[in-house]
Amino acid sequence: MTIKEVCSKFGISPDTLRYYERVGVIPEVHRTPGGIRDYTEEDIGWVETAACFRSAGMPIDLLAAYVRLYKEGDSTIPERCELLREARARILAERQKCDDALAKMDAKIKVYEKAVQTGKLVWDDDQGCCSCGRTKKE
Amino acid sequence: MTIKEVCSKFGISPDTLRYYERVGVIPEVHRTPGGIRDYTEEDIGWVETAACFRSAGMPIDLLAAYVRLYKEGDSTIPERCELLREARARILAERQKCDDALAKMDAKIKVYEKAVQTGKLVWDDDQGCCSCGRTKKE
DNA sequence: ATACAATCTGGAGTTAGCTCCAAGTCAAGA
DNA sequence: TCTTGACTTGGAGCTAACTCCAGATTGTAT
Repeated sequence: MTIKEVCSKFGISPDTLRYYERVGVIPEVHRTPGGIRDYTEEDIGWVETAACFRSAGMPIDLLAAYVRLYKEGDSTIPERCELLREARARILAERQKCDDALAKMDAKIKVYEKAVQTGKLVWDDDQGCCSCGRTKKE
Repeated sequence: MTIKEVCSKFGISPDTLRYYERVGVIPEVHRTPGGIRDYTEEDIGWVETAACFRSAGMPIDLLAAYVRLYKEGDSTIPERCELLREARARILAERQKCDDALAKMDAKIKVYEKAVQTGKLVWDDDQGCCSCGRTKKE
């Protein structure tokens, strides 16, 4: 598979894909005799994983660390397992932040939806006041 | 409340707080006669909201746009409402990416936990192969 | 064989979001 | 009053993650 095809498959630019390879977020990609990248199923698997984790906010160097360990062989399995667990905790924390923001957002939107009708914002005691997020109770 | 107190309350650096004010992520903060920032309850509410949304990945300029509209008064309520809805969609998408990554991650960790026992990675057909994320079925 | 598009490399440039710094001002304790 | 430490500003510097570019090479259609 050409770089262009992989790009459109995952919505990544060619430059980004080459960058990922250069910094070790994915291992070296298979090449044609002429030196053009020709992604195998396995290469694509790495790209898919990298794209998925990156879009969840996993930093480049963490992904690269995993690939480095992978290349060292089976002796690094426990280390990789630990790394994955840490990565999981990170993403879980990310999601929690999203949930917190969504809760705040939903409360705000509720008030705004009423305000769009009346022309004036009315914050009840539980939700906060003004356009800021302050809760009156604290 | 001094800038230091606000910082420790939200785990933000003073530089970041001043930066937020400068770029309009929060409105101008109340000052002492000497010119020192003295955060009111309302200022703190803005900081809280900004911190919450920022940590969920909301870009600076979107938050600043909201504050700009807020300062223009009640006539911008519908616009602000729309902006909030877009912001909500963004964060929802963020969370979806986290969920996708978590699913992939959990599958990987499962395989690795077995591997830590046996010393060898064994990927079953449903999960993918190697250390990449490729699913054998596609 | 030739044109033309796609890809290659190494390196420079860009963007967002802070983070640091110097030089000056303000405020509380001895 | 003096010292010490927190706070101020404007502006420069930094990091992560791309993104762009020039000039060379490869692959493909006529």
